[in-house]
Amino acid sequence: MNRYEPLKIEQKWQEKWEKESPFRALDGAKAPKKFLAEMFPYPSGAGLHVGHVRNFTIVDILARFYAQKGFNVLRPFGYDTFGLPAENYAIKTGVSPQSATKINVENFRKQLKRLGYYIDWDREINTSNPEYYRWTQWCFLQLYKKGLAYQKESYQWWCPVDQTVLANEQVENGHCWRCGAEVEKKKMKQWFFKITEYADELLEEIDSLDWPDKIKTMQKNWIGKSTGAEIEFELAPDSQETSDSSTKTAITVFTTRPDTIFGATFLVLAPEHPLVPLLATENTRPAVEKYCADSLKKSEIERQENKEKTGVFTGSYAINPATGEKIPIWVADYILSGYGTGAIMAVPAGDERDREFAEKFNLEIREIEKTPEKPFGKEKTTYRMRDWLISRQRYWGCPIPIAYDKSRNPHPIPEDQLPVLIPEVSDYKPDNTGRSALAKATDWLKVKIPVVDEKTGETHLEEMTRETDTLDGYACSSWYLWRYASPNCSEFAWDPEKIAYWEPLDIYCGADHAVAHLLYIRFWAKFFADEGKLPFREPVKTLLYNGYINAPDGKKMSKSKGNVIDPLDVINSGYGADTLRTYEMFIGPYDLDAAWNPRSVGGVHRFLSRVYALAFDKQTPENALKNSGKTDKAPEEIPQNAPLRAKTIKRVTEDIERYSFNTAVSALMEFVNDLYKSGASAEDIIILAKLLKPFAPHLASEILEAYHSDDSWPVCDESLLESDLVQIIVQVNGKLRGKLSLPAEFLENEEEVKKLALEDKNVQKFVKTTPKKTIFVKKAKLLNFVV
RNA sequence: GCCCGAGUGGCGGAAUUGGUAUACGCGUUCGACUUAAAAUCGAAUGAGGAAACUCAUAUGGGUUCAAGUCCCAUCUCGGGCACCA
Repeated sequence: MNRYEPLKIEQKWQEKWEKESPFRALDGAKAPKKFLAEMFPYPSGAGLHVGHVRNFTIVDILARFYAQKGFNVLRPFGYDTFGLPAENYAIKTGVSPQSATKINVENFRKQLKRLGYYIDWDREINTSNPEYYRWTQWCFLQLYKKGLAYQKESYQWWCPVDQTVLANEQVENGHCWRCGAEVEKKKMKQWFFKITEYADELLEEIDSLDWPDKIKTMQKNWIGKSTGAEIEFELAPDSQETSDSSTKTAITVFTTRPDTIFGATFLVLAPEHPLVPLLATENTRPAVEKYCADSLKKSEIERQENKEKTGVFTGSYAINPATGEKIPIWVADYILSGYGTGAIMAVPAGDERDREFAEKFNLEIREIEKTPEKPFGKEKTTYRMRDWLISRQRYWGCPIPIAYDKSRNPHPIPEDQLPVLIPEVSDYKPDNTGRSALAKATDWLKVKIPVVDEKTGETHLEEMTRETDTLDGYACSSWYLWRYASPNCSEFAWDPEKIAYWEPLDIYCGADHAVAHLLYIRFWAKFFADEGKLPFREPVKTLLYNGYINAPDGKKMSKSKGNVIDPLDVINSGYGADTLRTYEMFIGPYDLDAAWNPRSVGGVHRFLSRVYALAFDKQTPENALKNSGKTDKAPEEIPQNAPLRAKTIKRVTEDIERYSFNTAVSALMEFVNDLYKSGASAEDIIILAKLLKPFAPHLASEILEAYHSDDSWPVCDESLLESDLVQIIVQVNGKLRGKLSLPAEFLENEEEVKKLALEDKNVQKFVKTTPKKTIFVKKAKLLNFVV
């Protein structure tokens, strides 16, 4: 008895692939190219999880499929290594992020190899490698040169105890998630990328993308374009008790319905609006100031959770330009400072929120009786999308290549001084001024930057202080797909010739980052296309967004619940990588979430064991080859299998092409079941192994080697699909009443089929009189009598 | 609240263009092999019915010779957005 021993087979092939590197992509080869990638992972200390395996296996199947079809395939791999977990680990243990990352990457690589992935290991990318982040810094400088990287004061969450900035999600009920201290909002100068510059193009090109509708809709909502008008409301002359002539005398509001202006009975400003302090009068000032201070303290989440309207009257009035009437100006936190102008004209008769506010505070609600013939104000388009805040007060990130002179003016680090290396420190905690641990590297902070003297035109070196913020990790991942084309290029971020050959990416697969990452790479592609550095404006042709794998009970897997399934455990338990890969494809449609089912894993393993038995146990490869005429001229002994093979080739090929991996596996299972009944020739086994190879590459390689076959993707002989006999379905009133097995030429002869159908005894039971109507569908091989 | 997506056996799911509903797998049952068990192999498996047949794709209508598929309404679940003026 010759049993399937996956671990043995897999070790053999993995060693061979390690030695021979057969998955290298050939730059500029003549064969048509396919460039495929998954969203590169953050290599956590926990190693691969089954969700990674699903994602990577989808890409692997496509890579192998296209390689077997003769394409020049590029399937690289990379690691998104900057990030908080490594930094927090360093703060806790003192182990540097550099060395923790190195260990984690090595572990990931080892695990990936245990899965037998088709990866061009010469193109491995690591974002925390200075040779990589050098070019991330270069990208920043290109954006900076064009004014698309800029500094702006903005409010940030600040924990006074931990002395650090917090993200919105790290603030719980107004308290720091770590120490519980009440957080403050602190105005800080931060770096931004001006993604809003491309808002229109990012929106318009969404429709042309071969991406899931879900993602396209999310991006559209995120960009949130709306068109309307900005209208100026003059302040009523006597409205300000603090009469200051230099004060601005108009408030600009944004509205999508300028036609409703006759119903505007008051104005509302966001608490952060700069005019609020000026509008407050002697009497109202204490209340206004308290309201604004309270609002600032509330988190965005709290402000949105509490839908009960709150607000306060400023004491000032404005003039409605349509009616000439004096209307009161209020402050309320249901107006968002970051959207539009941070001020609205309230039309309680037309807007639900304004009505609610007016009812609560007893303000006038006036029906919109007429609409102005000429629209007020000037046309204006606004977006929900804000500029991308990229400053992070973190150690473990790509340093922003900027230095400040004595007056705190920013200067770019000259490109020939890149990379700005991350300095080594011994303590990774942020310092007490809200700066990252980079600030502790006192020697590193000082840098001499060439400055051109405006008067003399001469260049001199000026001592400056480096920026201590690092870049958002999303910046590092915004261009890595282009680095894959020339991962070791030392002259450019990417080699233009190689970019022209490989890019854009044909298929990108992932399960996350619907708006952030997938919007940022589009933004950078457009920017660098404008710079003449990329020959395309959309970086990803087809996007596959795969579902999650949940625990057997349907809940999310998590360490704390203790329900995590470790893919290496599945492999090592004896199932092997081929079973794991094939199971995760068989689990269901790739784009839906699925629950892990241990019994089903066993079912897939049984299937692969049957494949193995077919090739090695029921007969030896030598005998099979002899019998099917591979080694002598004897005719193939199982003629009915030729159409079966053709059918299977067609199904598996088409299923992979439409990403229906679960049904492709089903088709292979059916083929194997049929071969168990009919017996299998060498030809049958070779075709089976070729079709199986993308899913179970080790086992398939083992079979193909023993059967002296290459792995070229088989072509379906369509003529074999047309059998001599066809089955014709006979319905009466749409219900199945009989089946006729007839020579194929009968499909051309409707009358004859009708005659034969009416001779069927069962059909006769339901057709007592002459049918009113007869419908014959040749394509469906179906006859329907209407009685 | 708004916008998407989905609802098919005991379970995961299939049905690609309106044309044989329930492929494939799991589970269950029976049989073979075995002293026995496991493994393996074979058979059965939507419900009702002895059968003929009838009824079944969330619910109720509709269009059609024919509907899981198209249309209308309702319910349930999942996802996204959520005071965006």
